[in-house]
Amino acid sequence: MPSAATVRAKRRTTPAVNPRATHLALALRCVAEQSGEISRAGIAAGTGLNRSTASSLIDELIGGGLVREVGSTARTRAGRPGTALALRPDGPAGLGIDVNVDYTAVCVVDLTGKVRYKHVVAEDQRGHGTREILDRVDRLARGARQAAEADGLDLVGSAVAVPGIVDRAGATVTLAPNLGWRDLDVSDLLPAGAHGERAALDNEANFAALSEAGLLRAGGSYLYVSGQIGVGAGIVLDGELYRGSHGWSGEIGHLTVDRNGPPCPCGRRGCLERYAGHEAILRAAGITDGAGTTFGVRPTADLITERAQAGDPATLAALAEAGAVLGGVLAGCLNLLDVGRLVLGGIYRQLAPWLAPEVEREVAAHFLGAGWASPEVTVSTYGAEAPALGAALSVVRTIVADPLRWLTR
Amino acid sequence: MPSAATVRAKRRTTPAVNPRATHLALALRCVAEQSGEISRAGIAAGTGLNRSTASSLIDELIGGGLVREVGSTARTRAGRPGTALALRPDGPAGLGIDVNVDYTAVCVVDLTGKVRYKHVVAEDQRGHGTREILDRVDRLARGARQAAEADGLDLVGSAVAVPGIVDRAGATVTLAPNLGWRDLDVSDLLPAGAHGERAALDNEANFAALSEAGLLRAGGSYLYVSGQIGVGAGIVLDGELYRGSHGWSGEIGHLTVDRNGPPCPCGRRGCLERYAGHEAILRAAGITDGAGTTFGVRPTADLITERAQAGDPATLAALAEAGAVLGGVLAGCLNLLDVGRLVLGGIYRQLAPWLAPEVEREVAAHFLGAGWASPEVTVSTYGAEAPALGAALSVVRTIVADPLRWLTR
DNA sequence: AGCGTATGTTGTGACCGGCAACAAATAGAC
DNA sequence: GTCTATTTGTTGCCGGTCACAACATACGCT
Repeated sequence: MPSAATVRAKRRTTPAVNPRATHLALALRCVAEQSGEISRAGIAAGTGLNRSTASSLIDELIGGGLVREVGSTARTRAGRPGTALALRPDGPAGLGIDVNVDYTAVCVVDLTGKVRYKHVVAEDQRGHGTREILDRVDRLARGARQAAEADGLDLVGSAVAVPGIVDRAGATVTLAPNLGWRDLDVSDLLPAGAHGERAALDNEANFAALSEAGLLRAGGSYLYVSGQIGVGAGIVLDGELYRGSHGWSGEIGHLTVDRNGPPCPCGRRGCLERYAGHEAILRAAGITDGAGTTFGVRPTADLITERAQAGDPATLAALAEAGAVLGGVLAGCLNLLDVGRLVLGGIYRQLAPWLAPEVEREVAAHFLGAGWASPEVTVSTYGAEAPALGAALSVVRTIVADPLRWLTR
Repeated sequence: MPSAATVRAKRRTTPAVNPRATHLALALRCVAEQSGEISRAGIAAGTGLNRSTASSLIDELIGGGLVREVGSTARTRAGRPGTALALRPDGPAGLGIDVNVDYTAVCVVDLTGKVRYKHVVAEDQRGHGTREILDRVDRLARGARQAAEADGLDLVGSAVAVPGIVDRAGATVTLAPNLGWRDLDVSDLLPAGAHGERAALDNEANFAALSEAGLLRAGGSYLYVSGQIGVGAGIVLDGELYRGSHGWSGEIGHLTVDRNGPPCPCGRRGCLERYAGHEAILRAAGITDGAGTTFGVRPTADLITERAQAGDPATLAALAEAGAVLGGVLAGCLNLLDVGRLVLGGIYRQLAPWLAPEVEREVAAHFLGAGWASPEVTVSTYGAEAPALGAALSVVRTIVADPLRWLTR
């Protein structure tokens, strides 16, 4: 029997809907869900396809280097034991890069969704030119690529997270105030994949949200709130990122909390950022850096944490107030979207011990479905590396979502 | 060649992914988009399928009674003119029912998306028992069914809109305060389709939103705000209704406008309904019904309109304030969802001359993408019949979305 | 050892879509 | 009026994909 690839090459054009592609994705997804514990027969049962079909699909996935056989399945009942299937930890991997305001992070994730390499460098990007920033990115990316290759991985694509608004196509940065970028077409400037694939581009909060979804679309629906200099959110619906009409969904930093509130640089008044943003918390807690102007994110976030741990009343009050306001706004978001889970990320992650109870209380108080369902407030599993991790994951997810495109180069 | 139906009967089981089903839907969608002006060759061009395949698909759709040939296409260039294809105006149709607080509406929509019958009865349901309300519904549904049958239509399904929260499965009404319904399983109580199909169930605002989307998913993304006794919204993303995790997405009536605002029956303070709801507008305009308690919707909405037309200052001020608050909240919703269009429905439709400018101003002022994109504020094309129409449309849309399920009974 | 059971493979038939060839129907050129 | 170019719709053929059944394989249990 000729290899599947050879056979397909003969096909003149692919039909508008290719069932094989869908079935391959279905089978691969099944393998990913129970990696190492599922057999060909299990795939057949899980997908509803015939055993012979499942077998053929798996053979193709194995031939393409995405799946491998690992021993045999646990034999519980009588009958021939199946050969266990698992995602290949070598093979294609994704590179994620996070160009944040005061640090840059890179991350490599393999096909199984595991982090294989990560590197975070604290560098304040403010005041530096685009060329300089991109050079740093390139340096970090090269380091990651070398490490990945030494580890036997094939980096097949990269994705970049930026603290700003990105157009839906993922080609240009519409606005990243803290990097000084505006309508910048970065599709040619960013490091490409090993085979020349262009880097994907998205907002930091979006990729961070994806880090929580993991490899599969099993994470359900949730709202990921990322506290940074601003306040951003990523919306994940049924494990899939919702990006909106223009790609800037989840921009909640400038939702109005109080029409008569303090003025915001955006030109309006009483924006959420003025209550729950990083600088707002610092100001409310009475923490200044002397000059009283701009702050870096990590050091001062640590400072807040320290003071809170020490029991400083002003800091505790500031966190409580920020949590309450944040919770009130987020409750509205959860109601509108009808999403039952909230994940606190960014600086909110380390501030969660003081922030989360307030958020939880407000959310519960304003949640519509109170009585039938209760919203769940959790803390991000990853820290500063979340955006880079999510970016790297997004690369691998595209392979798992459509393996045929990968198999046919 | 044997008929397609006969051939398919021989097939033992359908594969997990049936390309035929997708292609039939694709072809039918193409017909729907350019009903009466497209030929088989046009379908092929529009879908990317081969002419022979398109022909076979169309033959099956014609055999199934969904499509018919109508004359020939306009002959512009050289070549044989094509036979024009159109959706059948007879054939399957949908029944939509709206059990509103103070009126009941039924509506029949044929396969082309055209309204073939509608009937609105003003009846206040408050204080009436479930049995009584359902009897009314049944009576109206019977009338619609008779009219539809006399018109040569085949009512293949029905959908019911209720002013309240419905579970995601569409089987039970979780809460409809103004009907006095709570956790009511209505799936057996509502009129079924001609072939025993159970009625679909959804929130009034959701179905009203669908009325704006039309038969096809071509309406893009928008937020439909329905002003009733409460304030509800339907979220339509890429022409498809977004229902949320539990089915109660779009419940914006109790979003907090002001944490220190007036108390709301829901137990919280400063909810949107207290500013932009029907009764709030009446109160702010100084319109009372003597007893000062409950109002009906239509008559008092007309009253507001009359006073506004007469230039009553209190009414104009009330509408301006309601519009401003509504616009502020909706701007936040549009930002979160990244949706660029807003449709005003319910009582907001007739109040739009005074409300819309304020809404538009606030939305524009708070819209994030100001500068790159501007939000569009429009008025619902349908009035009180919008929910019933949307409900009926939802039935027909399921056929257009998956014709194979219809063809195989 | 034999039986029942589950797994993986192979061969067959059916369905589906692309392709090419052909008849049909028209516009335009001469 | 006739011929040509062009477009449409149909038909036969072939390749790809999948369901199904039959079979070899490998295990537990008796």
